[in-house]
Amino acid sequence: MPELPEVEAMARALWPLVAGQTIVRCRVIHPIAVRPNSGRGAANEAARIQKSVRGQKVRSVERRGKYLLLRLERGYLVLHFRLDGQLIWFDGRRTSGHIDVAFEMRRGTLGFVDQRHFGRVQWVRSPGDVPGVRAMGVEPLSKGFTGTRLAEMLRGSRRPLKLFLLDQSRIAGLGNIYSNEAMWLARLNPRRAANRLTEAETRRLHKAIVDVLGRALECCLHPAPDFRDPNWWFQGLGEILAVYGRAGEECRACGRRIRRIEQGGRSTFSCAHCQQ
DNA sequence: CCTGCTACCTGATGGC
DNA sequence: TGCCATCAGGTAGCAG
Repeated sequence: MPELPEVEAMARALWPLVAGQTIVRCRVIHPIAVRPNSGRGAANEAARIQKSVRGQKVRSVERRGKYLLLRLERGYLVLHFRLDGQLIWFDGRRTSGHIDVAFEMRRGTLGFVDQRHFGRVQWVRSPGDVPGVRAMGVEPLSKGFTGTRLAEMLRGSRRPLKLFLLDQSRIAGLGNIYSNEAMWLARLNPRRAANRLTEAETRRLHKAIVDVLGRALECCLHPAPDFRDPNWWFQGLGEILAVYGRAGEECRACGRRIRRIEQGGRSTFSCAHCQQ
């Protein structure tokens, strides 16, 4: 489930493959992958994308939150991987396996793959035409993400800290994994109300978010994503995780059991002793 | 403005 | 062993 570090690494690894390449043809193989998230009547969406993208050069590859953006000469291809979405690169025009959308270029073919069909591919004039991108909050690895900024945002929310961290309109790119990890590193209880953190706790949280994402990004870049390998996925991430997915195992700080609770319908992992 | 709930999908998992 | 039910996850949109 790619979050900010994974998508950032994908964006960097993708650029050398598609830089300046012309999309000779776009094939929407599974139209569900281009269906808008809401509303129906999207029967022609596949045709629209195929037509809009054809013949355009890729000008840059960018990331916003967990979105991957391919800036074309006209408009943007906006990809979201949700849980299991992936990219695959084929050196020729032939593809194999389950491909939802294929972008054929001179040098090869880029495939968007998501068997569960949660992920989406969209073409828009401007990134802001995608509601999730328009509403995106501050990039946590940017200069704009300061302790002061975090404090302001925390003050404006009475939600449990965990749900605050998952809110993309406040901080961009944190998902279930890194929000859990950041709270453990900052030694904060996921159920604490966001606006009840002390100054010291806020500073700890700020540092934890930046540290966790920075470390994860380093991990995602070494080794770099290899889209040519259909079985490729990020390696070594499991080893840097302290709480996520470790219910019942020992806390790396105090040795007590990591527990799993549910918040907003999803799993939260924490150490009841370390995180107050 | 803020918050909380639900639909969306399907492979993996667990119970019997 | 096979079958069925449940779960997991991020986002958008809606209701309150």
